[in-house]
Formats: sequence, structure tokens, C-alpha cells
Amino acid sequence: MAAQRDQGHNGDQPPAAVTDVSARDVPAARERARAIPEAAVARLAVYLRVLSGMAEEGVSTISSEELAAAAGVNSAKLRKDLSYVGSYGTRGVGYDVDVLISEIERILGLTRKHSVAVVGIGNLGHALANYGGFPSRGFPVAALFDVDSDLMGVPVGGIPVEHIDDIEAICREREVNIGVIATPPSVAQDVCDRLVSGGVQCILNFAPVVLGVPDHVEVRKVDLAVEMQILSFHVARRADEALAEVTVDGTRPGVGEAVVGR
Amino acid sequence: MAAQRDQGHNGDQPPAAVTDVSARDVPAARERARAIPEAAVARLAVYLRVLSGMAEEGVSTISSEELAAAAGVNSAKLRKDLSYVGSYGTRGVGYDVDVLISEIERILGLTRKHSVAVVGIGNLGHALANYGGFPSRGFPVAALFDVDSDLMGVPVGGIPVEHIDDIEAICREREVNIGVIATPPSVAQDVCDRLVSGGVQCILNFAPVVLGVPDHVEVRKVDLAVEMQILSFHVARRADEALAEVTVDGTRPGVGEAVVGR
DNA sequence: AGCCGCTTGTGAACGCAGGCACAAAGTCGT
DNA sequence: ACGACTTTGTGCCTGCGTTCACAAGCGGCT
Repeated sequence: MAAQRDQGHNGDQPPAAVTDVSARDVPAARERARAIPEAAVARLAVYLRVLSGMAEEGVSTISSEELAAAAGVNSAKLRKDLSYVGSYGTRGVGYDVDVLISEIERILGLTRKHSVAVVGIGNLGHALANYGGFPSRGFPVAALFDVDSDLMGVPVGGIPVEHIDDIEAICREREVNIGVIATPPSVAQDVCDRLVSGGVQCILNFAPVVLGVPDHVEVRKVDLAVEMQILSFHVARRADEALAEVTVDGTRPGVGEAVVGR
Repeated sequence: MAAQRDQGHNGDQPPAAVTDVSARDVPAARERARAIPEAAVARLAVYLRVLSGMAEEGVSTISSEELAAAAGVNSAKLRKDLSYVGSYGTRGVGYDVDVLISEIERILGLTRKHSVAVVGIGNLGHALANYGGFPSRGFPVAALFDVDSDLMGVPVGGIPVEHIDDIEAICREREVNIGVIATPPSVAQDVCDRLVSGGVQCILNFAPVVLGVPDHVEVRKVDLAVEMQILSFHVARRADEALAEVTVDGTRPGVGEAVVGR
């Protein structure tokens, strides 16, 4: 299973070999990409969004401290994250916003277009198909699929809905890279299999099921019920803590108070 | 005005002084709840969903091995996760499905109802308001809000939409615990502040902004663009690896092949 | 030109989560 | 009733991600 693609000496360490002059061309940067922790990748995407906002406001240079504050992270963590991308800062000054944007986009693979197919055009599918954030960020929606015959051919967000039986052929033809599953859980695995057959390499799954996929396919899951339950856990935890504090020292932390952040 | 204690922000919470045996009755279990790692909580929610499916199929007992397979995790990890909840298994046999469901629900705080308010009734807000998974899992939707005057009073999913100016009063009156932000990013912070003023303790944020909140408020973020970019990164990484292998040994891993999993 | 202060980049320590492997414990079969 | 088998619960270890702290590097000021 798996990812022994890490050729041999996997993660001992990011063994320095850092900003060497060994080879500064494309392969070097790509090789290093393998070592970026997933958590850092997620944050890089956030930095990118913040930086885009900065650029629009005409900011040309930013320090790690400022960027970290805007992104809601520790500045040391931010610098380490950026170091995975490369050394594009100027000591004593900060980072050039445009350069940083370009480099993060390169590392995240946003220089290529990634065609997206959305399967399941219910409420959520509609929302996703109309979501302006996809095409504007380099993720053109190439196809929509559903089983409902009433939807066939109906354009949603400018794209006609097609039948899920055609997923494989259409995805292959249009070179879809990313599949988004917004179907009921009962058909999610079937849809997933079709997407994989169609050559889709990455899947974003909104259905509350655990998908089985071959090793070379990447799946990310967004489960609203799970998110809610995590929040529920925190509500309960907070309530218990408050209770405990009442029991211990009689003071009650401000639960209902109107403390406004920001 | 920033978060009061420090700008460590909500993400990090060093549980520092983890409690011990101060009191061992009901509080004991609750106290322990604080020590459960966030990652484990997320998995517990998944186990709960799988177990519910099992119960419906009439399964009354399940081993850690089976449950782990169904949930897509390692069995050792599963047992460790369950050990945070307590010792409810029978050695040599496994776990009683119903007991496990009850205990996980208790730990996740699902024995109480958590009222939810959804703000921003656009495409996504519609999807969320109509999402059957919320009420059926103990998260009744208590209120919907938007700015669009055309929407005022219109029932969505059976609940009338109200104006965001009334967020604070209505949330307080209906004792809303959880706020869901599905607005454009420009108003997300304002909406967030109103929710917090209304006594909301937990927020699920779909807007692509970093929210500032007081320390006692928990925020979870779901950012579709970030998810897509993470997938993009993996697409790029895979392509590079394939390229590297071609360069090295001339073999090409099956990228376009139709390998059907599961 | 040289020094000073600021900010980056990173080595190193730390803490947490994950995985292994085994003892404890309970059941089933004889 | 007893032994063998099965499965849980957990101590320990490993590895990753985060944080700290500081040396290196660069610009600006005198």
C-alpha cells in the first residue's frame, strides 16, 4: 500500500541540503515539495489568500510578523512554512508580496489549471457549482453530474448537468483532475469509483462515508456533521469547566457576556 | 481590541495543567474529557456514524478490528481513542454497539440539544438550512439570518429568515449555541461579533477569512478554496514524482489507469 | 565606509499523536 | 472446572509538527 514512493530513506529529517547551489532549477524545488508537511500546505493556502488581499491594497512588502498576525498564526511557524517554499525574503526588510504569491502558487501547483467535476447537484452541489471562489482561483468547473433526469442538460452556473453514467468518459475527455462528491452517502462509493476510473487523481468528499480508493488517489473529507459534533464537544467541555470552577472557587467565567473580539 | 490574553489565538490551546484525581464521580469523566486530543474527537464522531449504521443493521457487538476497518483507521488507534471515553469493551468479545453509541454521545455532548443559527442564506446557506443531517443528529436549526430584504420572513427549510441586525437578540432569546457563518467574507467578522454578543460559544465558519474572537469562543473553519489548493498541491506532487521516476528508471506509475479500489 | 538595528532562516528542544506489542481479562469449548 | 483462544486496554517508543532562540544577512544612517 503505499507510499513507499518515498524512496528509501524516508522521513529521517529534512536533511539540510537546503538552499544549496546544487541545482536551483525546477527539479530541486519539486523534490523539496515532497517534504512539506500537510499542515503547512494548508497554511500556505491561507497565506496566499491574505497576500492576495494585501496585493490588492497596494502593499508591496510585508514582514513575517505582520503576515503572521493577519493569518492568525505564530510568526515562527510562518517563517518555517515559508522556508519550505524557499528563501524569498530579505533580511531586515521582509517579503516582497508579489514574489511570495508567485512562489506559493508555484509550490501549490496553481500555475496549472485543475479542472473540477462536481457530482450530485442537490443543494450543496448547486452551491459548489455557483461558488465563484473556484474558477477565480484556478479551478474551472468542467462538468456537473447527477442522476435526476429532470436535471439533465439544465445549466447550473453556466454548465449543463450530465448523467453520472457518463462520468468516466467525460472526465477522461475533459481531463478532470479533481472530483467533488456532493451526493447522498449511499452512492458516494460508486461515484468515487467512476471518478477514479475516469482518471481523477484527487477527490473532495462531502458525503459522510469513508471512501475506499487506490493508493494513488488522494481524498480529502469535509463532514459537516463531524464538524458540528466537534463543536458540541467543546460546548460540553466548556460547560463542565465552568461548572468545575463554580465548584472550586465560586467564580464564574463570563459565559454570557458580550465580549467582542477583533 | 484583540483577544485579551495574548495573540496566541484560538488554534493553540495548551491544556497545560491536565487535571488529576481531584474528584472522581461525575466530574471525573468530564474532567478527563478535556484531555482528549482534538484529532481523537474528530474520529469519535466518525466511529459514532459507523456505529449508528451498524445498529440499524441489527449488529449488537463489534470488535475493534471490524470497527477500525469500517472507519478507515488503525485498530490500535481506535482502541486508544475509545479508551479516552472509558472502558466499555469486553475482552475476548468486543464492544456492545448500543453502549458504545451512548458513551460516545455522552462524551461529545450530544445528550444536550445544540441550537444552531445559520447566517447568510445564499447557495451555501440554503444547502445548510435544508441539510437533514443537522436536526437528525441533535442540532436543530433555530434561526436563519440574512441582509437581503427580499428574504425576510421567507421560510427556508421550514424556518423564516430574519435580519442580521437581530442576531444578537434572537440568539440570546433562543439560546443558540452554535453559529454557522455562510456569508461573503466582507461581513463575516461583523456577523461573528454579533453572534458572540448573542452568547454563541462556537462558530463554524465557511467564509474565507481569519476570524478574531475572544478566548472563550471556539471557531472551526471550513475553507473550500483551501481544500482545493491542498488537492492541487498533491496533484502537482504526484506529477513531479511520476516525472522523477520516468527520469530515473524509465518506468511510469499508472496515472491514467483505471484502477478501481475497494 | 563602517556600524547598528531589524528581520529572516534554521538548528535544536519539546510536546503530542500514532503505532507496536504484550499483559490482563473474559469467553468458549471440552 | 479448566485451559486455550480471543480481544481489550495500555505502556513505550518513534516520528512529526510546533516553538524557541540565535546567528547570518541586509538596509539605512552617520
